[in-house]
Parts: sequence; structure tokens; C-alpha cells
Amino acid sequence: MIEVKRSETTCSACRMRELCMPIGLSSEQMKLIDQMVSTRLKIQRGELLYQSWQKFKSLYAIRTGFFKTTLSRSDGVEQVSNFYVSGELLGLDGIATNQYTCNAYALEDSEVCVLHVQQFNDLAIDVHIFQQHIQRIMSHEIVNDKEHLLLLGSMKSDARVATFLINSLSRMTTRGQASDELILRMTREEIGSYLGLTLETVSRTFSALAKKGIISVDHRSIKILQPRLLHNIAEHQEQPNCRQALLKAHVC
Amino acid sequence: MIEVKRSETTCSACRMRELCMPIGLSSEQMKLIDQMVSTRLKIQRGELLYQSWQKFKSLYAIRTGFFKTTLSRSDGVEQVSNFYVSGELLGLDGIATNQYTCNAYALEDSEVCVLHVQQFNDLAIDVHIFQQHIQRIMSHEIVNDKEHLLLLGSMKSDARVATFLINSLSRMTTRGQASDELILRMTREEIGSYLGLTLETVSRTFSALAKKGIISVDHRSIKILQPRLLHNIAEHQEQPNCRQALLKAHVC
DNA sequence: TAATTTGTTTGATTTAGATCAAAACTTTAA
DNA sequence: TTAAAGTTTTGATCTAAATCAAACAAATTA
Repeated sequence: MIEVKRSETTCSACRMRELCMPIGLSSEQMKLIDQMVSTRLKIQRGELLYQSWQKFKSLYAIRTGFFKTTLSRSDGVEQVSNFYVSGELLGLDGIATNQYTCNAYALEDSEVCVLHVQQFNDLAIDVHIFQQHIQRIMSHEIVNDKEHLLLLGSMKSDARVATFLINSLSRMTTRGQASDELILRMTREEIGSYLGLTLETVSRTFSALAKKGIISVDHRSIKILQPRLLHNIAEHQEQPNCRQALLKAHVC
Repeated sequence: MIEVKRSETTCSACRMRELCMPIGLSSEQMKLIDQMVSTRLKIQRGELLYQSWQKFKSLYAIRTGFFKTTLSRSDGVEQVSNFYVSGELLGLDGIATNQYTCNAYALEDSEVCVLHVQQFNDLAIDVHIFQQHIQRIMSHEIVNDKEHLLLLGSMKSDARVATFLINSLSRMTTRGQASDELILRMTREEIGSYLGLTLETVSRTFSALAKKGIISVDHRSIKILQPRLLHNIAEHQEQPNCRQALLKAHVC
């Protein structure tokens, strides 16, 4: 679990590297952490890792695989709140109330490191620098959520989809090779739920982008042909209905 | 700053009480914290407390007053991301990247306790239990953001407005006297921005609720006449367009 | 392999909420 | 106290995206 090299810079996509590499730990402290994350769990495609309202027992660091988290409404319908790739940390929402507030589903066969909260707390007493890392990761989660809020609160459908593609690609490419190709692990319906759109709108937007030659779509494989133009669409907010839900910046 | 009694239970509206009352501290540790939060700052209505991209220097605990935070888009337009009342903590978004990612404006004359990050870190080495509290508060922030995400991603305009009224009221009443009256400190435009709606839609929804006798609206004073019905509207998601952006719960 | 289920695309139609517009009301400044 | 600026309400119109519908493609299962 403890990786040796540390090539990438700090970013939301390499949280586990952050997690597993709290610099400045003694080798004894490292051993403690090593022990703690040694519990592994395999989880199959479609399975539920944890569920809203369950007692918070563990954080989960994704070793391999792909997850979605959903928020449950009172009527049982679920909205996708995030996707998580390997290297990222699941379950932070449970710390506040000692209950999870999301449901976490594996979208493909996956393996996670289990961080039992008890061990975790015992450890923290000795290794507060580790706790600082967790704090960083949580703050990152907050920043991501705020970005998502901005997307849902003020962006048009094509900007949402473009932003989704850009973010997905950068998340993948952080894991090594830069690429212009993206393999989606989720359905159009899940993308739509995440973006506050219907699956039809997602599909239509993909088709429209393909028609313009900005991307090419083959099933769940997306190729970004003109990243520049895609960025323009993601940022283009100075348009007709941009009054919606927004305030002029007022300088004080 | 250190309060003596601890009457309320844990909730998002009493964060400062949480902050100022980490149980299990020695009186010496208490003194340290006391020192730390002794720096106060008065800030006038309309003024900016901190700004996106500024270097993260402090957390701010609101003593008195009312704040909004906004997210900046690339074109400078801002979307309201949250409102904060006295007792709550501002600036947590700065921890991840050492830069604030929101702008914080006072919506009325306010006073805050300044928690310099340096002092804060020094302290944390001694008082890790305090750091655990910060962690709790951050996790709460995450939970709140997720709720907001659900609202923006899947609720109709009237459910959004009803939810806003219910949450605002409960936030106020936590500070002591239960009441059915609510004094709004923000404009319709700011409410709209927060809810992903235009100010006209907010106004129209208020009028419609008043017409039905569920609330009464007098300028910025709102009285909740039929809380039951208001809750129904907030929860009523089993309606026509509820297919939008949502997935059926699939049990595994 | 065929049969069934699940996911995707595309078209036609509808609608919630945005935009545009104007009047009325509040607050602040002069 | 009047004027000006900012805020709120209400009405008329428009439109982006939802809903409805149906054909098609992929993945699973028998």
C-alpha cells in the first residue's frame, strides 16, 4: 500500500497517493499505517459498498475499479453525486454524524483498502500528521462539491456535458499516460443524473458535439478531437440565458 | 469565546459551540484556544471578508451577523453557494489548496473571530482533539453541500423554495426561541442564485405559497402558517417531471 | 443460437421556468 | 421631502430541456 515513488503533483485524482504518502513519518509510524490499510475487500460490479444511514465504520481507499455515490431522496429515488476512480477515498461523509449519507456502488469489479475508523482514531493520536492529510482530502472534497454546485446551478446542458468530459479525461490521464481517448464506465442515465439532465439530453449533446467534429462517439468510447473547442463550450457562459441564477460580481 | 453551558445537540447551526467546546481539554489547552480566538474583526454590511484565490490565512468563526459565500465563474459572474449565521465557521474551503475558493460577503454588520492558520497548526500539534472537531465540522460542510447538490440536481422550483424556507427557519430557531417567523437577510436575487432559479421565480413561488395560505409574506418577513403543507411541497417529488435526472434505487 | 433484457439514439411534442417588460414599493442619499 | 437607486411583484412571451415514443444496438441469459 505504501507507494515508493511520488511523481504526480497534488490534485483531486491522486488522493490515495496523498493518503499513502504522508511525508515526515517515522518508519514505525509507516508500519502502523501499513497495518491499518492492509485489510482489503473485493467488491463486484453492481454491488453496494455502503449505504446511506448505515453506521460509519470505515473509510475506503480504492485500489482498483470504479465507483459511483448516490444521494437518496425521501421517495427512494437516487441522484448520482460523484464518481470515484482508483486512488480516491470513499466514506468521508460519514465522519460528521457517524452515519453515511451516500450510497456507494461499484460500477465495475473493484478492490478497496478498508480503513476501520477505530484503528484510524487510535492511530491519529500518535500520527496527527496523518490526520492533517485526511483534513486536506476532505477540504478537496468540499472544493469539488462547490464546483459541482456551480455546474448544477448555472450551466447550460452543453457546458455541463463538456465539463464532464474534460474532468473525466483529466482524471484518467492523471493515472499515467496522457490521452485523448476516454472510456466511460457509466450509463448515459448515470451521467445525466450526475449532471442534472435526462439521459436523452446527454445523448443528444454527445451527438451534437460529434456532428461538429469536436468529439467522436463510439459506444462508450469518446475521443476528444478538438479540446480547445470543448473548453470553449465548457466556459461559454456569457450567453443568452446566463442571467439565470446569477449575480453580477459586486466589488466592495 | 469559550462558552460554559452546552444546551443544544450537535447540528449544523451550532458549529461554533462545537468549535469552542471541545470536551476533554485541560484548562491549559482551553487557555490556548481562548488566546487563539481572541482576535476579533468587525466587518460592515456589503464588505468582503475574503476572496477567491486569496492566500488562505485564517478561518473565521461568526460571532454576530450574517454572511453569504459565492462561487466565481470564469466570466466574473457569481453564484451564491451558501449563507452563514452566527456560530458558524467560514473559510474551510481554503485548507485544501491554501487558497480560498469562495468569496465571503457580510450581508449585515458582523463580527468574527479570526483563527490564524499558523496558530491553528501549532495548536493542533498539542490539541489533536481540537483537530478532530475541525474534521467533524468539515464533514458537516460536505453533508450540507451534498444536500444542496440534490436540491439543484433534482427538485422543482416550488420544492426548492419550500426547502429553503424550512432550512432557514430551523437554522434560526436553533439559536434559541422556536418561532414560525423568519426574517430574510438576503434579496430575492440572492435566494434565486442559491437555489438555481431567477429572482422572478422565487418571487412568484412566494406569492403562490401565500395565495394558498401556507405562508404569509410581508416584505422580508415570512410567516409559516402551515408547516405541514410546506414540508409536503418540499418532499413532493413523486410528481410528473420527477424522472428528470434520477435513477430508481436498485437494491443489490 | 435465439431470446430477453438493458442501454442508446433520434424525432415529435410539451412545459416549467427563463426572459423581457413595466409598474409599484423600499431604502438610501441629497 | 424629494430624488435616485435598488428591490419586488406581476404579466406576457419564449425557449431549453423534459417528456413521450419508437426503433435500434449491446450485453446477458437460456
